[in-house]
Amino acid sequence: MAIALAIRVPSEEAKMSRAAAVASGALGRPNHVRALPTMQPAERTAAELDRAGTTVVCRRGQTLVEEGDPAEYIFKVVSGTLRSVRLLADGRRYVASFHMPGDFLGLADSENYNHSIEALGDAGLMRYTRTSFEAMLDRDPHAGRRFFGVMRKELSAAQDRLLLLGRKTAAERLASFLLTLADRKAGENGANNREIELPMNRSDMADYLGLRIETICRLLSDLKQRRIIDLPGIHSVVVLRRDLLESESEGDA
Amino acid sequence: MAIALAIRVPSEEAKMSRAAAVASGALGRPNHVRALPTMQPAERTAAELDRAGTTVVCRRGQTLVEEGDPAEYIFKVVSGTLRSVRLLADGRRYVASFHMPGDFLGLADSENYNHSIEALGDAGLMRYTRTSFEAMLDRDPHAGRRFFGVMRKELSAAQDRLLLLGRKTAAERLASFLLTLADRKAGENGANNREIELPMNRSDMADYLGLRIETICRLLSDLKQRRIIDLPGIHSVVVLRRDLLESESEGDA
DNA sequence: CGCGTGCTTGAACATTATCAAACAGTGTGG
DNA sequence: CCACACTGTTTGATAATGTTCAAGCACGCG
Repeated sequence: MAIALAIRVPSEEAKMSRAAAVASGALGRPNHVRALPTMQPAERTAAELDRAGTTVVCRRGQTLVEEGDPAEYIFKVVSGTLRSVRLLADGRRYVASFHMPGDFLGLADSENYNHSIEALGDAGLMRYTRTSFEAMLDRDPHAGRRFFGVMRKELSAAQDRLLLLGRKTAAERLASFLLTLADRKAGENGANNREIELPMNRSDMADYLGLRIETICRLLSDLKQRRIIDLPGIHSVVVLRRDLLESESEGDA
Repeated sequence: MAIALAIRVPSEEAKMSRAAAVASGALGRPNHVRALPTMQPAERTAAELDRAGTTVVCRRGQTLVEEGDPAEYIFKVVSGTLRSVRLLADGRRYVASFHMPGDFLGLADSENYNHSIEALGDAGLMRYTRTSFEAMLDRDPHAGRRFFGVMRKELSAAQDRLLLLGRKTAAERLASFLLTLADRKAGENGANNREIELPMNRSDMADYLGLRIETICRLLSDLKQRRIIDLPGIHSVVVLRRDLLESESEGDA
């Protein structure tokens, strides 16, 4: 049984953060809401959401919501990357997920937030009250379908990760992680998915993959030495041999 | 890197199963559909589902759906327990979840099923085509809300399990598992949550908790020796000291 | 320049897996 | 009814993966 040696406490920076984020809440309405009639259903849903929400900024290291707080808001990431974290009583930390632009936050929470959400770098978000969000869900029949699909994807991703954490080795976990990041990037901008930006630090990666920092470092060094990846900088990975990385990741049956 | 020594192949029994399950599909409509007007929304949703579905039986060891098959149906467990499993290429197995009466199966799948679903003991289910299910979702505004809630709970449970697999020790995993089973049982029948029935075998527990069979056995023996639980039979656990089991499980922060 | 934080590498250690063997319960056939 | 085989469980001995502890490195910043 592991003994607690170091209970992680939020840094001063992080403590200031929530108040600041809330204070910066009503920066003004987005200015790209156009007339509705010509829009597709999905666009209309998006536009309606925009009108119902306010923009918030969450700066690097700040905490957007705290685990256990009443789940009053639902957020959508506009820019930047955030992480959802949860702590065990003795300080062990676990990173549930990294959130990138387009992701919704808080959909899975009912009464209270299950995770703290913190910004890796400065992040911009849209914020909706749960009530207005649910009102929109009731009003717009397409919205229900859409968010049902969003939940489905999240659930599916969670299941992939359960398999990863439950049955994959450290090397397989890291390889899967790098490939997922590469693919996400490829989805965004055309073809160039060889160079991956890592917005998180080694500690976040470790807590996301259920490993220790040192293991992450060793595995990265090992992949580099075997010329499967290159590490031009601390927050950057270049995939040199995707085929080898894939065989390293030991995919599904 | 683990080397594949034994690729699990479906037993003959399991192979026969799917055809049998499908064949037993249209056993007839349920006979408890009553008049709609006096019902509450939730009841109406349930009644509408009943009319839209057929009953299926899945016998012990049989496979209800196979990973990769087109996700044509959504099921609801009426009786019995089933397991969702996924395999890695080299035969490592991972049990995603145990499904008990009231649970919905296939909600998270879009094109194809992500898991095989197998019956632990004889199971009865309701089966709905995805199209009729989605039609109902569109027709009934309450249904959307309801299944949104179902998905939310599933996602929340998956996240709890990610924490368990990512950051908990073997002993903590088993303790959490036993407590969850005890609580589920307590929810069903009043107060008696001391005696837990284990519908699954040791291998299922191991693959569910990301451990090996031998580890499960050792931990159970250890808990028994420390008088925290008793093991009256192979599929039965009696919780003698819930308090100690809880401290063993190392809850959330 | 020196300090601090986060990263990297090394060595010893611990937990859990693997290999192996014995055991228990159940069903089958003699 | 008992012997036997079969499957699933339990326990033991050994090994390996990943952790822990420890020290050095590198980059950024005052």
